[in-house]
Amino acid sequence: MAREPIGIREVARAAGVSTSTVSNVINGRDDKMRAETRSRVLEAIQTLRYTPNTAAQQLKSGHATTIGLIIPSTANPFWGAVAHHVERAARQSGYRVLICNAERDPVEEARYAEMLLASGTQAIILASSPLSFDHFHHLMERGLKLAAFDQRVRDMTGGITCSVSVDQEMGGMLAAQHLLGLGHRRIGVVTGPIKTNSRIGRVNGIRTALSRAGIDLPDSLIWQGGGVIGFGDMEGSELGRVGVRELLSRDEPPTAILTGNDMYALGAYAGARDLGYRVPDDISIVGFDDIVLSEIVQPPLTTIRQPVSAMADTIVRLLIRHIEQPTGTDAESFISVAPQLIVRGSTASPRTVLKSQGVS
Amino acid sequence: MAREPIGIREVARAAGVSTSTVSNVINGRDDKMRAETRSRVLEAIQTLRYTPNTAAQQLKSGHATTIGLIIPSTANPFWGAVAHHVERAARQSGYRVLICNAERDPVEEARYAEMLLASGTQAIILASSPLSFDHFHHLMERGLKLAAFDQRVRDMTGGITCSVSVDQEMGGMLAAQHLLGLGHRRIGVVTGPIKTNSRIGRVNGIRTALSRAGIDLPDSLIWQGGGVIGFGDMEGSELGRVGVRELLSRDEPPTAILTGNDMYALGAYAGARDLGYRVPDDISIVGFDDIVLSEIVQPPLTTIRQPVSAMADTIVRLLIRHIEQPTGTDAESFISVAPQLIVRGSTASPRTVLKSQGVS
DNA sequence: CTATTTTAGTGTTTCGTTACACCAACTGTT
DNA sequence: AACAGTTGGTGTAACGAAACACTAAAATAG
Repeated sequence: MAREPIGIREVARAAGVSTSTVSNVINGRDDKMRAETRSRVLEAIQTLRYTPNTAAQQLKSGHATTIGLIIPSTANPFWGAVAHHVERAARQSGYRVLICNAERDPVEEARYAEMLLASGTQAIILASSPLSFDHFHHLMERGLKLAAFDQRVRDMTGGITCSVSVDQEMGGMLAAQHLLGLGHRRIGVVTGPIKTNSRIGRVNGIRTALSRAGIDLPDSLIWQGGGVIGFGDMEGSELGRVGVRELLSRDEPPTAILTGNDMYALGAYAGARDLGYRVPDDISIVGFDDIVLSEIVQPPLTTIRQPVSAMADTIVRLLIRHIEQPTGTDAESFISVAPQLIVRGSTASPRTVLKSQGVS
Repeated sequence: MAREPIGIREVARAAGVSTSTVSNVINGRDDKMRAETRSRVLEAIQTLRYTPNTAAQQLKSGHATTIGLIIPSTANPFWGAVAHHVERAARQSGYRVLICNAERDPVEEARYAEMLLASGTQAIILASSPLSFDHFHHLMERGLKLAAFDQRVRDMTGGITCSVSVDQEMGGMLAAQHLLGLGHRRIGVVTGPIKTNSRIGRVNGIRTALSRAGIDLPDSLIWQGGGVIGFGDMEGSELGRVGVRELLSRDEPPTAILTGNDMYALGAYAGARDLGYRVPDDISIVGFDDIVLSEIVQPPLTTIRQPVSAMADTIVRLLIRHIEQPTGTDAESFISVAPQLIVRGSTASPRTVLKSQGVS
């Protein structure tokens, strides 16, 4: 093993310049030296395989070129896709991404954020869309920038610097309208606890669409799985399964079910099958997210697509702008993009016969 | 925003001691001070909400308490689960985990590793099980420790410090034997490129089991999807779909298919359906990994379970031991655990009728 | 031909923490 | 009372990179 570590000093010696010049080369202050000097330094860097010590850079500058990303789950490929795209976008701007999986637990989230701040991260993208950012307040006071993914923030009063989200209400409306158009009148909802802004938005959208059609959404048709706190999507598919079984066992079961995300929807398939219902003949199911699996399963899932790649690009761009020039901050920092209804095979018109008795 | 950053000095002043003492408190050298002094310092830390600056710690000590984890994909929930468990295990020992998604591209892997090393990481867990570690050699020479997940390494000659893996051959054998036991004689394989040790091991196991039963595994029944390089599991399910369609279109199609992982298997379901085959009536399908979805889909997937949680615990434990006391290193650092056959509904005895013509 | 500006660098201090050498005040021993 | 040993600390010099204040030499102006 090569023992003596290569630092800026070794490079300087090899190139016959001072460490300051090497530093200038690294940081692109090309106007401070001749091209010949610069290339000599570059060559030394190359041959010595020098990489700047980020700890030292960070200690000097006071911050790291790092963005934290706190996601609610690693079991749902949707968040895997989000992480992947955020990471790609950030890297193009020279930033690294630290991915943390907090299972939507505020305590975990705060612990991660604390850790990230201590390691020099200036900004965090939070994807859990909690009702309150209280657990981040004292961190924001210490200068941490917070971006909200998956929920719309209205303005900076809460301390959030920017947000990018699909229009959750619109997503809920698209899904509900699709079912209404097919003739469904009794529609159930299977989701995790409606205690995050994203879920509240979606359910509001559903409710709006239904009420416009003169239909009520009784609480008895909304099934919320998972504990009050500390739940993830880890068992999203399991929850979907249980939820659908419960809804379909009601006195007057729904003819269609809107789920909180595609993993719930896949679980919903299983729950429906458990009771002998066929999708979409006996029950229609709509997902949310449009993960890759959605077009693979049988029947292919009708769902609401989130343009993940574009959303990731946008939030990274906004956040980096805020980091690098914390000037103007208002409008255009709180973005809401349109979701898209993807109609596949899991929805159909309701069967009017056999309305209130299981097929099983 | 509170402006003056709280450092060890502020804590020292508040507690009326020197910075050295605060440092001793932080690092648990309790024998260097009275209990009373210690609690005074602790109190100051609490009230000031002090967190040590990791960059400075790292600069001083020369390394970070951080482990890198390079996974092949974020689209396959299996790797999400691995990341989650590795992260949990590492945190219990006071380490952080940096998750990198390199899509099995050696160039990406090397870039990530370089970055990790520059940021002070001493050790990396590599989960892509490549044939060669050449692209890590110069990094290992610089002191980077490398642990292999998902492939068995025989000894330290390659520079790998430890490895934990399911016994891939045994996994392949279990899967093949299960199919043989059901009466299958013409068995196909759908997998990504067999250019990683894990895949080679699995296919070898399959081949061994078949040849013991006097059955040959012709190349024509092995479908390898994805490009030669730079492929991930991102489209694993898509690849599975295409692969099965191709195998089932052969002159003498297989009656059962072994897939590279559960995502391929889910894609295989779709591919079989595309041609009008029913699973398991017309074609049996076996997965690998046992992700949560496997028992949700219809039919529930017969697969080979990897004990992810235990494997993650083990590799983290081994690796941290190597980091903290780089003494003895041999045996017991290269661990292979037994996979488990989980029989569900995607496998059945072959139909002897209609052998070589599609049902569609 | 001198005065001024520009170019192309250099030397030193600093970031926050920790290791290490040091030391003052006690305790116990003879 | 003198001495050694222990306890409970303190002061300071690093770690590697970068900002800042410099300056020697060259270019340009008058």
